[in-house]
Amino acid sequence: MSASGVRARVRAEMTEEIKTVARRHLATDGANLSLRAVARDVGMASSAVYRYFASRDDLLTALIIEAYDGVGAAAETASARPAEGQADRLLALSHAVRDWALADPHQWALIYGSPVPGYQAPQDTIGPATRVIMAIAAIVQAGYQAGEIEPRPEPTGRYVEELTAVAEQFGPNVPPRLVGSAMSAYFQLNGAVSAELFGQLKNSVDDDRRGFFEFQMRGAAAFIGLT
Amino acid sequence: MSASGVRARVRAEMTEEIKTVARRHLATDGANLSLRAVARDVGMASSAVYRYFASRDDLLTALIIEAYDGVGAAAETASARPAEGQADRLLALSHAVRDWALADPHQWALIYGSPVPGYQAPQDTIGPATRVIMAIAAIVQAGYQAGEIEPRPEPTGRYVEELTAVAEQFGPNVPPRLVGSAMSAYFQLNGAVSAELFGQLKNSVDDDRRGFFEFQMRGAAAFIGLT
DNA sequence: CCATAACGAGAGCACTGCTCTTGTATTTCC
DNA sequence: GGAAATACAAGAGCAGTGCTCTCGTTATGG
Repeated sequence: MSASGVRARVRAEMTEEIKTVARRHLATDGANLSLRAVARDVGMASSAVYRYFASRDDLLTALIIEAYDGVGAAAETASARPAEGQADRLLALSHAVRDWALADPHQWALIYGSPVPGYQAPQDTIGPATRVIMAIAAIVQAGYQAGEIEPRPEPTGRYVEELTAVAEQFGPNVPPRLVGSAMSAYFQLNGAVSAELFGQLKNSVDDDRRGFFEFQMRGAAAFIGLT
Repeated sequence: MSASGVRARVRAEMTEEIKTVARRHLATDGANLSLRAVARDVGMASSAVYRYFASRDDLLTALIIEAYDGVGAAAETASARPAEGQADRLLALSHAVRDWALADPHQWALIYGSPVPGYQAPQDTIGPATRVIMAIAAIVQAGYQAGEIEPRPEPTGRYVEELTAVAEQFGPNVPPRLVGSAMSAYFQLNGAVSAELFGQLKNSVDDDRRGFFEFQMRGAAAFIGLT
């Protein structure tokens, strides 16, 4: 048992070291992660890496999961901090996500870049992937229960029925437009961050990008009805 | 001259065929475009392709330019159609962009996927890349001149000065918040389309995605102040 | 203590982007 | 028209990739 524990511990350490080196490579060389180069840096034969990750894609998936957990944790931490109201909480969460992305753009690109059609996200990723939107949902729900959301006419359409089905998972009588506008806020957040990282603000907003980002996210909060 | 014209014409045809085959490969095999595989399909040695494109990246850049021109043209065409008002024009443009992306997700991924930090867009791409946002700007400006935009308090902050500088390129006394909210609408458009293509709507909105998309873009229009 | 399983290293396969050389058309100049 | 210059296509070759297989070595568990 304790003997077998040695091997298990060594294996865990090796797995972690491979991921660490891979993350470093990703941050410097970009998205084209080379398993052989990682193996060289770790100091082992490339074939030995396959004892830890079945394929290069598996390694990338592991990094993707960690990245999702990274933004998710940043969002949750910011959301947990005391704030004046739910609108401010949403802004704090948004800034935390943006800051996380700016600190490590390659990790952001790993999870929100290249929407490859047909890509089947492994089962392990879908949990961590939902942390940010769930944090947003919690804020909106808190705002709704606190009466901080100004009433609006409910939209109509088939999609509203689908949103209603989602809304029921959060409680009875939750307005579907809140689900829709919360999702919209999440997509807006992703879009604004990606746009900034992609360089779309160049020659337009070069100085106060943080301020412009907040301007955009205030729009998202207003769409939800958060005052 | 006519003799040299033959060679030039053949060259143009070859260039076009390579791009066509490459686009097909991109649509089927995904982003990992193999120059050698393209060469095989065209029926020439891989080294011969380098007479037409200096590198694989150059080929990709050419495809990127064409993709930008593709969405740009779709957006402009939709924007040119008669509409009830500028809000409807913006919705039509948005749907056109979404339809274009749904028809060829890989081309969308090519231009709006993978925000690779430090990637320097070649000079040739920045023109076509701005067609969509310029079409949006034209709609907002038309709405402003037609008095279809309800007045709002101007925001404050350093970024507003930067937006003012941009606004002056469109005419005197154009409110900076219109520039900001127009850009925001563009980023929201990109975010909503990317989210749908990325599969983020799965298990939430599976049926009426078009309706939900319109819901989101109506929010963007409202943020601009388009009634 | 010994069979079993886990592991690391190396060779090898098929593939990639790209360069260089060689031979062949084609254009341009005299 | 013929000769020099140019454009082009093909092939070999280099360095790199992901991945597989084999072969010793080392640790584990009965």
